[in-house]
Amino acid sequence: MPRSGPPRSRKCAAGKRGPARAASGQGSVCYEEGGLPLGVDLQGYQRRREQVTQACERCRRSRLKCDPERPCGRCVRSGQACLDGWRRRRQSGARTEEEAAEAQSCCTWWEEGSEGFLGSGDELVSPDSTWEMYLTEGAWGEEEAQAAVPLGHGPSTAEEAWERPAQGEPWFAWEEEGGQSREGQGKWEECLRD
DNA sequence: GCAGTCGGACTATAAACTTA
DNA sequence: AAGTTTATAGTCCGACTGCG
Ligand SMILES: [Zn+2]
Ligand SMILES: [Zn+2]
Repeated sequence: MPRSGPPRSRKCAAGKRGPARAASGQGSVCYEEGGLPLGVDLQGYQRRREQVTQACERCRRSRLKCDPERPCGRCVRSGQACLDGWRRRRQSGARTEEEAAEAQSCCTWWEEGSEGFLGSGDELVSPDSTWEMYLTEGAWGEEEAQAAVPLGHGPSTAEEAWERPAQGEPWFAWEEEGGQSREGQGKWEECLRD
């Protein structure tokens, strides 16, 4: 994907960014209010917020701090199931129209009832993707592509698709009868059960 | 109090780029 | 190839609201 346009939303209140961190400590730091002034030596700088590698579904949906234990403390306290959902990772799709067109010419089936095409790398892309969509969507690899839900095997209503309920979202999650939590790739509205 | 919601600040990480 | 910068996916703080 070409790098163009401004960063999506990394601004801190003052709209300023701190000094870039060196080597393996990439990124930069918002230095407003309790942060660091420009030019400060970052040796010994302490992160103000530690993150877990993956927050559980409940914590993620409520945007609250999770912990690495499973079940996590919050789910234990509330007596609810602690589930880790499917994560969309950064994409490495086609970078140009030509590249996408070439990729799109290589079609395959990965599951009965769900057609797709191979990307320029090993990624599989859902069949209804246009090349423009392919620039930002598509499974990372076969494993994620297997998560695609064929027509008629998804949630039965919009309410059931509790994750990413907006139409057109590239993935979703729902609960099957029996409480089993499932995630799917594609658009939930196209995978509705009868 | 406590739990749920949510805007947005903050962090982690892969891709893109640069340097040696 | 290794190091650095940048874009983006993801976490979760803190303010707010509603409930019992
Ligand atoms: Zn959690
Ligand atoms: Zn949990």
